[in-house]
Amino acid sequence: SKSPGFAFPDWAYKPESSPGSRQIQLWHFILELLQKEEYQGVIAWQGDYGEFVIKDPDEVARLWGIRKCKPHMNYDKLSRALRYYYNKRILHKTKGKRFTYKFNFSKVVLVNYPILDMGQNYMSFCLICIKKRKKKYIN
DNA sequence: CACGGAACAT
DNA sequence: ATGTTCCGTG
Repeated sequence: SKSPGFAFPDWAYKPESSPGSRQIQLWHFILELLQKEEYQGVIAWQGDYGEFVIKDPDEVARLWGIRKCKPHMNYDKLSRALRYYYNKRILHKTKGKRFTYKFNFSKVVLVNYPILDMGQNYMSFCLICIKKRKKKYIN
């Protein structure tokens, strides 16, 4: 397979070996749910590009808790972790919209590739790339 | 709800 | 470092 020759956000390149990345990252888990149609009643892309709504906060927290073996996880705690992403420029809050956040895909793209148009394909392209990298580390 | 400080865990 | 837990503030 050929390399896309495309710069993804820094946070999309956290190698398995890097400390603090041995466990699954929350942003990765969020993308994982977003990717699966069976969770569209729980969390889904909605509104602007990169924007998603947590339709069932309790359920997302429950699933995250299962993944991390934290049975007492809840939305209060999960959302605190999401808020730490603001300064890291991974996410930001869509103000005024309840349970709505937005991935900072676009900004990174525009900074690194001013010419590149922001097609709808970028999101799926990014997800595919993350997937590929994941496989690479597993093998 | 949403925010962010602080202490703590891994 | 990346969260988890707890909590005061608006």
